[in-house]
Amino acid sequence: MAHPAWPAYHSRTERFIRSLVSQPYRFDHTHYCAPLIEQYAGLADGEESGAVVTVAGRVMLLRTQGKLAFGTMRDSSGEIQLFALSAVTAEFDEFIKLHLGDWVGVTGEVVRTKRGELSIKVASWQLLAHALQNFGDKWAGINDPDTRYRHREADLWANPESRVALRRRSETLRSLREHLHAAGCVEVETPILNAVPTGAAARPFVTHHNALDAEFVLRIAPELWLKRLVVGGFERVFELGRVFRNEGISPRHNPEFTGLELYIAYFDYEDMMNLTEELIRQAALDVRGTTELEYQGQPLSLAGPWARRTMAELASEGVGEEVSVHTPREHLVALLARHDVVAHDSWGPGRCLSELFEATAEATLWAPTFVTEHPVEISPLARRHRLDPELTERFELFCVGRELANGFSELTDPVDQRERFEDQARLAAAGDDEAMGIDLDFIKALEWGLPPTAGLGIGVDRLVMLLADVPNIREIIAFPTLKPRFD
RNA sequence: GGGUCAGUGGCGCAAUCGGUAGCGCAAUGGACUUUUAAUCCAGUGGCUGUGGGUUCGAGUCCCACCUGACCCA
Repeated sequence: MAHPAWPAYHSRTERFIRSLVSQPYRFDHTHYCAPLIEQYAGLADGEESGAVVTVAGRVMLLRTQGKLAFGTMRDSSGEIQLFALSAVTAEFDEFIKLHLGDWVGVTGEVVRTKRGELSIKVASWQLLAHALQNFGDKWAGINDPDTRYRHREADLWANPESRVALRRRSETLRSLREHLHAAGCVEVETPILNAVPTGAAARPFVTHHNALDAEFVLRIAPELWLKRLVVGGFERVFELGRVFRNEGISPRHNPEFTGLELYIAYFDYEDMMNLTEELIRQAALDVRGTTELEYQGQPLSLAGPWARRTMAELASEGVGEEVSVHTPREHLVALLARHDVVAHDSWGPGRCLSELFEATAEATLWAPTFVTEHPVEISPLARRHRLDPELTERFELFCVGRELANGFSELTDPVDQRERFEDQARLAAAGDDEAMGIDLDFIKALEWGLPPTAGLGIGVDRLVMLLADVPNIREIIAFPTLKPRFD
């Protein structure tokens, strides 16, 4: 089969073949770059330490100078200079022919050059892999977003910000996990292949199982499974995993993204708001070492305690008059029209109130704010508010104008749950393709008894965006979803 | 889905009003015993995203398509 990239590196083929012949199967290194630089910080200019070490990594820069050569080698920890001399370095003539991007293993003495750069004076070295493709301009890197996202492996070497962003993602996940384990939560895994799309309002990806000859959807949320585990006696469970929603792609949406869902028996939504605050604040401390962040040039404090405002309050401020779920629907529709939102016939006052909030208030919530007391109509899995049955004990966390988390006191009443599902089915029949599917097994689970429980979902990618200070979700996803290309 | 913008050697970028496609890096050959994006010299590398059109002449203007970015739904 024709290989379209072949002509680009045709001239390097001979060297490539030689590199494959000489390539070892394993390699023992004794040190990483960055710790060496710390360890020998006291070594004076021009001084030799007498210590011989072996390191491995990629050659990022190479400066040859007659019978000397200086290279910059990078591994996962950082960079160190390689110092080669024809009198000292084995196969010196081959060493200076290394390409930028080649992997090498190097053994030599730790020295500091006359100009003050800690270096490894290369005695022996071994080519570990030859790079046929280069890693972009050695100063400018790779800027083309298409190339960066399709070939993150090259982007990671070319652009330091990309490495930082993905590390911060890893640190965020670790922080969340450790915090939850420490809180006595059990990490579980529930099915990704689901018969019904439920637990959230979203269109699913559809797939097919051949042997069962059955249609499945990829989960849009693990919520119902997790609550069934609480029914089963796991009082504190969480799942940190991929969720799939068949929606548009934007700087804040990727079709597959990582969700954290957490359920704690005997908690109500107030308890869960407290825990949410703790989890996110601790993540900021673990990833950035502070709660005083900057996001896209604007200060952002996660210190707390965070504001808690009802949706009706915020919508009222947004429209400039008192509104609530008890305001006549026609009036809410008229207010929506003023903000260029056309109300769908199926929207009741609850949905209208929510839309008013979204149109007027949502984008203004920069500092972390819990928006609470959502209408029942838009919260089919949340327990009714103890003071007003038209509302639920629900909260959504907004920060930098975006939704970051969502949680509530869980609906435990199987009869009410069935009716809520039936309302969703009516919406679906009316053409709402985001309405939730009915899960009869979940109803049955509730009939076995769900104790008072609060649940939480965090959009982990959104959280990582905050902590990594990136404007685009693709920056903190190693391989974001792109249109397939086969050329 | 709609609008705006972009696509030029492997990578980063130029190209005035439509008039011979250039530069830097990488890669190739050479010089150089303390460099830091080393420097210097030489040669190589292009159907300007794809396909049509306008024109004596198109990277540049027009149409369609592909891919991406941003804004909107």
